[in-house]
Amino acid sequence: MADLEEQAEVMRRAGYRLTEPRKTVLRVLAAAHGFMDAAAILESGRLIHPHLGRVSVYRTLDLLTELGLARKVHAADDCHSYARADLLEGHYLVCERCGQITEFPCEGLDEMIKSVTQRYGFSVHGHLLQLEGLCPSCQR
Amino acid sequence: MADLEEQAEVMRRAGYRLTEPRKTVLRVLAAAHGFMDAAAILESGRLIHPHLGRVSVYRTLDLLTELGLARKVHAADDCHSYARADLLEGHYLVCERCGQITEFPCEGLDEMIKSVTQRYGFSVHGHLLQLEGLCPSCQR
DNA sequence: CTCCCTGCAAACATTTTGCATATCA
DNA sequence: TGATATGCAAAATGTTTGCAGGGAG
Repeated sequence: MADLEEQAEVMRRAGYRLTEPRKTVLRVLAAAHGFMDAAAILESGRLIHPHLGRVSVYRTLDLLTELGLARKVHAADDCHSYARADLLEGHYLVCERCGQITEFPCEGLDEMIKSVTQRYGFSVHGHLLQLEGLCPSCQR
Repeated sequence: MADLEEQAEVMRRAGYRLTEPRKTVLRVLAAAHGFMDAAAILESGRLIHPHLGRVSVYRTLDLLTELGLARKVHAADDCHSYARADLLEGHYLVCERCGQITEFPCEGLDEMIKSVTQRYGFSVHGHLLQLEGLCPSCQR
C-alpha cells in the first residue's frame, strides 16, 4: 500500500530531498481512488499546502514516474493523468464515467506475453492491459 | 489491409465527403508501418497534397477515430499518435526505439476479460493490451 | 447549386524553461 | 552552509475555434 515513509525512503536513496511540495503530491495521490491530472492534483494539493506551485506538480510527477512511485494512466481520451504506482501494476479496469481504477491480478497474462514475444522476437519490458467500461455503480 | 476504396465507402455511408485532405491522411496512415502524430502526418501529407492544412489533419484524425478507421496509440510517452485501425485492434507490440507496431492475435484475452469482468461487475466496452519493448532489429 | 469542408489566423490550454529566492539535509 | 528545489513569469508547444471562401456531390 501507499506508505509515505516508504516512498520517502525511495526518494532519499535516489538522492532526492523530501520537500513539502513533493510530500503534498504524494499525499494527494495516496488519497485518490482513481487517477488525477496535474490541474486536479494542484487544486487538491493547495488545500494541504497552499503555497504549492503548478510547476512543482509537473516536476514532481515526472520524478515520481521516474522513481516508479506513480504511473501515467492511458484512458481513451485522457492520457495526462497519474495514479500512484501501487494502484496499477499494468493491468486494471478503468471506469469511463467516474474514472475509478480497479486493479486486478494478471493471471494468464505472463503466459500470453511469453508466447507472443517468442513468436515475434520482441524483448518485452513492460505491459499495459487496460479494460475500459463502466463500474458497477455507474451502470445504473 | 488498408483499402482506400473500402474506407471511402465507410465515410460516404456515414454521410461524410471524401475530400483531398481526408484522402491524404488516409494514404499517409496506410503507408506508415507504425504510428504517427499530427505533425508527422501533416509533413508527410504535404508531400502528396501541398495545400494540406494543419487543422484538417486534426479534424480528420478525430473523424477517422470516430468512424473506427484510425486509433490512438498509447505509448508510454507518446499518447498523441495515431495508426490505422486495422494495424491495431487493441493488442499490439510497440517498439520503444523505432515506434514500429506489431499487431498480434488476442487468443485467450477474451477469456480473461470475461472472467475479470464477472468478478468485478464491470461492463467492458474496450480493451488495450500493449506490450512495450524492443523489436528484433532494435535489440542489436 | 447547396451545404459541407477547408485553410488561415487567432484564441486557448497545457507544459516547459530561465532565474532569483527559499529550503532541506 | 551549500547544493537542491521552489515559485513566478514568460516562452514554447500543441490543439481548438471563428469565419470567409472553395469544392464535392
